[in-house]
Amino acid sequence: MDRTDSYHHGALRRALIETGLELISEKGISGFTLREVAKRTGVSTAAPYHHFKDKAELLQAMSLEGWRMLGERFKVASSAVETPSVQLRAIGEEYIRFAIEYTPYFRVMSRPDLYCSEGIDDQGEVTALTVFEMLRSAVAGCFPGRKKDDPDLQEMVLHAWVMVHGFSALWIDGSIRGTSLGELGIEELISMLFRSGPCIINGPDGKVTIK
Amino acid sequence: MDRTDSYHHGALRRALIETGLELISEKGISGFTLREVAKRTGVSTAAPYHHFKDKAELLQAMSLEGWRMLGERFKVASSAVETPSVQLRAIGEEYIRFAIEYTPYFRVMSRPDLYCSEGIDDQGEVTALTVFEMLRSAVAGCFPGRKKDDPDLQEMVLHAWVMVHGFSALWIDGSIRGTSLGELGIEELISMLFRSGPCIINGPDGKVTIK
DNA sequence: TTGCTATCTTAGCATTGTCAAGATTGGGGG
DNA sequence: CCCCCAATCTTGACAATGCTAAGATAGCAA
Repeated sequence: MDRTDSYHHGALRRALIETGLELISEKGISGFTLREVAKRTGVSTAAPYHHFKDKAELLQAMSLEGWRMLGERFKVASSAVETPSVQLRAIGEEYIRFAIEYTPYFRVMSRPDLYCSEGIDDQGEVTALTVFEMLRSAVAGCFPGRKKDDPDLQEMVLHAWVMVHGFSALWIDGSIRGTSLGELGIEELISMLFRSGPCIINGPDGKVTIK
Repeated sequence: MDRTDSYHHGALRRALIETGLELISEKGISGFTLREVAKRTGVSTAAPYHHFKDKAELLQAMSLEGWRMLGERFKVASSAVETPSVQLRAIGEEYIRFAIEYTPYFRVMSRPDLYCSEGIDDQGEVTALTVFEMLRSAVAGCFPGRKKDDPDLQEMVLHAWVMVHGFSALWIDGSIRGTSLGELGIEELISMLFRSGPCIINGPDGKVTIK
C-alpha cells in the first residue's frame, strides 16, 4: 500500500471530522468508533490522538462546527430584510431544517454529555450560547421596547426554542413517524408547527380556556 | 464470599433493571455497562445474558417499564374529574415531571436507537404509542365533535407533544441552565411553558402577526 | 437420596479506547 | 545538495467491554 496515502499533511484533523460525520450518518452515534474512523480515513488507530486528546474531543470538534454552521444559517435568515416576526419564523425553520439536513451534526450537538466532562468552560457551550442569543434577539425584535428580562419575551424564547428542538429531536429519532402524525409529510408538519390555530390558554391563576 | 448472595432466585432480572437505572443516574447512558451492572448486582459478567439477549434488550426492558409508568401517571392525571383542558395540562406537566423525577428512565426512553434494531415490531414502541394515544385523546377531549384527523386537532397534538418533549430534553441535558432562561427556577419555567402570553401567529398564507 | 431444570460461573475471543515508544516525512539550515 | 529536526504517523500493548460456550451449582420433585 502506498504509504503517502496515510499522510494527511495537516489535513487529517479535517478528514477525521468528516469521516466521523459519515460514520454517524450510517450507524448512528453508538456506531461511532475512533478505530473505525481511523480505518476509513486510511490511518492507523493511534493517529487521531495526535489531533484530538480523546474521542470526546473529536465529538466536541464536530459539535462546535455544527453550532458554527447553524449560527451562519441563523445569520443569513436574520439578515433578510423582512419583518422581525418573519425573521423569527425563518430562524425557527432553519433550526429544524438543519437538524434534518445535517442530522449527524445535530445528533452530536444534542449530546453534550458525550464531550462536556464537567461542562464548565466548554468552548462548544459558548457557540451554542451564541446561537441561543441569536434566537433570543430574534424574538426580542418582535417585541420592541421590552427589556431583556421581560417575562413575555422570555416566555416566547422558551416556546420557540422548545418547539423547534422538540420537533427536531422527535423527528430525527423517527418517533413521529410511528404515530398518526407520521402520515403527514414533513413539510406539512413544519408548517403545522408554525401555525397558530386553536390554542389552550392557561391563565396565571390556573384558569384554562380554549381560543 | 457467600455464594448464595449471587443467586437471585428469579429476581435477577428485576435487580439488573434497577441497578442499571442507578448506573445511568450516576454516569449517564454512556457510562451504562453490562459488566458494571452485573458487578454491582453481585453476579458474574455472563449472568445478565440468561435474562436478556443482549445489552439492548436490557435497555429495552427499562424503557418499556418507563413507558408503562408514564402511562400510569397519564391515567391518573386524566381520571381527575376536571375539564378536558385542565386534564390536558396535567398530562403535559406529568410528562415533564416524569422526565425530571425519573431521569434515567426518560434518558433510555428517548434513545430508541439503542434498542430498536430495525424498529419494526418493538414492544417498547407499542407502549410509547399507547402513551401518545393518551395525549392525543386528551387533546381531542378539548375539541369535542372534531374528527380524529381534524387538522386543528393534529396541530394541537403536535404542539403539545413537541413542547413537553423539547422542554424535558433540554432541561435534563442542562442546556437551559446555561442560558439566560436558566436563572428562572424550574417551577417558573414550567408554568411559563403552559402560559399563553403574546404569540406569533403565522397565517396559512405566510402572513405573520403578533397577538 | 438422586436426578432434573433453572440459574449462575469460568474462561476466552473480538472490539474498542488509550498510551508509550519508535519510525517516517518534508522542509529548512549548513 | 545533503542532513537534521519537528511534525506526523505507526506498531505493539493493556485494560475495559460485549458476548458466547462449556461447565458448575441451587433448589425442587420423585
